Amino acid sequence: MPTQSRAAVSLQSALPATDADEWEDLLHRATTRPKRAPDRKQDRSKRTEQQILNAALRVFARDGISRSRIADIAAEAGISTSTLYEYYKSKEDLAYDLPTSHLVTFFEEYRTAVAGRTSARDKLQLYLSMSADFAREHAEWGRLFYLEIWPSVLVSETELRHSVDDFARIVLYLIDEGVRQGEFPAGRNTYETASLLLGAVNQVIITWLLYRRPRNLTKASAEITERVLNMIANEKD
Amino acid sequence: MPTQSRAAVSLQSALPATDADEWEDLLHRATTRPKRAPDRKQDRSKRTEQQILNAALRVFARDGISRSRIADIAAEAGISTSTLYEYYKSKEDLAYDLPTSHLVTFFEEYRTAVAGRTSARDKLQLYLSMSADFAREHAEWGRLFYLEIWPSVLVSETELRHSVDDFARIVLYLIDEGVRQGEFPAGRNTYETASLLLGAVNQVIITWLLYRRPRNLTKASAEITERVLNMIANEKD
DNA sequence: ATTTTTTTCGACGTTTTATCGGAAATATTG
DNA sequence: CAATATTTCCGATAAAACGTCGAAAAAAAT
Repeated sequence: MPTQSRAAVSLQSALPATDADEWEDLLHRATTRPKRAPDRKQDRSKRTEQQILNAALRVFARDGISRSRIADIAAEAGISTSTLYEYYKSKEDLAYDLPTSHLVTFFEEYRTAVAGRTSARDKLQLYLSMSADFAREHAEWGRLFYLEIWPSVLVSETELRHSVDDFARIVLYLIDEGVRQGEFPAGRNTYETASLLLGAVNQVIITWLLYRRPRNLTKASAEITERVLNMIANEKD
Repeated sequence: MPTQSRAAVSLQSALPATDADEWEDLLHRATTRPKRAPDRKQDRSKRTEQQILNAALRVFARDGISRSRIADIAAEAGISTSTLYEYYKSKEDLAYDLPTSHLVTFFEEYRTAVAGRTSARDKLQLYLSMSADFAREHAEWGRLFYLEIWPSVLVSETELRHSVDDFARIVLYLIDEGVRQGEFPAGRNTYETASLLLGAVNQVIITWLLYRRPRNLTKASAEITERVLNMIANEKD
C-alpha cells in the first residue's frame, strides 16, 4: 500500500528515499493542494459554494472572463450579488480559484489509471492522452483553463500556479525517468523535450477548443503523442 | 491533395497559377492586412493615435488587459479619457487592434529575410527562429500577444484573427512545400506536423515571457526548432 | 478674416463592482 | 422547547470604471 506509507513519510522528511517514492510524492502533492476558500460551517454553504462554481463555469465559458458580470453569475446561481462576495472577494479571485478542483480531479484520475503502467513512456502517453480527453469531457472547464487562465500572466500570482506547475513537473519527471531507464536517449535537454511534448499536445487541445478541429480530439491527441514519443525515443544521441 | 490540412484556415482568394506565386501571395496578404481604424485628416491625430498605442502597450503589458483602466491608458498617453473614445470604442477594441501593426512588421521583416532561402526547411527554420526573436525584442508586445490575445476565445471575433491565421498558414504551407520537394517524408498529417512545430516553439516563447527561462531565448528557440525539424526530416514514412 | 471641419475635453449619465449593517436561517445552550 | 449565539444571506448604497455628448479649441479651407 504505497499511498499510506507515502503519506506517513511525507510528514517526516521532504526528501523521498527512492525514485518510486519521489513519483508517489509528486502525485500526492498534486492531488492534495489545499483549498483556498475558508471552511464553511453549514451544509447550506457548501451547496451555495457549489452553485456559485457551477454558475461561474457556465457564464465564464459562455462570455469569457472579461465580459462576464458578477451579477449574471449570482443570478445564474440563484443568489444575490452580495452573497457571492461573501465567498469570493472579486471576479478575478473566483476565476482563478475555479479551475483548481477540476485539476485535482484530473490528477486523481491519472493517479488511478497510471497504477498499472511501469515504463516511463507508457506513463507519459497516458498522461498526455488523458489531459486531452479531460479537456474534451469538460469542455467548459477546458475553455476557461487553456484559453484564459493557463497562458495568463496573472496565473503566476495565484494559488493555482502550484497546480499548473505540478502539471508540467510530471512531464519533466517522466522524461527524466525515461532517460534513466534507457527508454529515451540521453544527452538531450530535458526541459526542451518537455516543451516539445507539452507544446505539441496543448496546441492540439487549444485548436480543438477554439475551432472543434480536429473533429476527433481523442484520436488526434493520441496520435500526435504517439508520434512525438516515437520521435524522441528514436533520436540519435 | 491534403485537404485536411486546409480545414482549419479559410483560404479566400482565387488560386495562384504556380507555387512561387502562391507563396508570394501568402506573404503579400500577410503584410497588407487593412487597418481597422478610420483614416484621420490631421497629423495631430496620427500622433495622438500613436501615443495611445504606445501607452496602451505599456499599460497592458504591465497590468494585463483585465486590470488595465482606460483612464490609466489615457493619462499615460497624455490625453483625456473621452479623447481615447474618439479612437477606440472600448478597451477590448483597443486591445485587439493593438498587436496588428507589430505583426505586420514581423511579416515584413520575414519577407525580406527569407528572400535568399530556397529550401522549405530553411524557410521554416528562419520563420520560427525569427518569431521567437521578435517576441524577445518586443517583449511587451509578446506578453500581450502570446499570453493574452492569441489563445483567447475573443480573438476569433476580431479582425486580428486574419493575421493570426496567416501566422499558422505560413507554417502549414512550408511543410507542404517541404513534402512536395522531398525534404520531409510524405504520408504524415501536415496539420499535425504544423501543430508540433508551432506548439513546441510557442511553448518555449511563452515560458520565456512568463519566467525569463530559458535565459537565452534566441539560442533556445533556434535549438528546439533545429531539433524538431531534424526529427521531422528523419521520420520514417 | 471668416467659415467650415476636425479634434479635444470637461461635465455628466450609466453600468458594474464592492461594502456594510441588519434580517433570516441555522446551530447551540440551558 | 425557548432563549441565545452563530452563520448565512440580502437590500441599500457607496465607489469605481465605462461610455456619451455638446461645446470649446485647433486646424484647414474659403
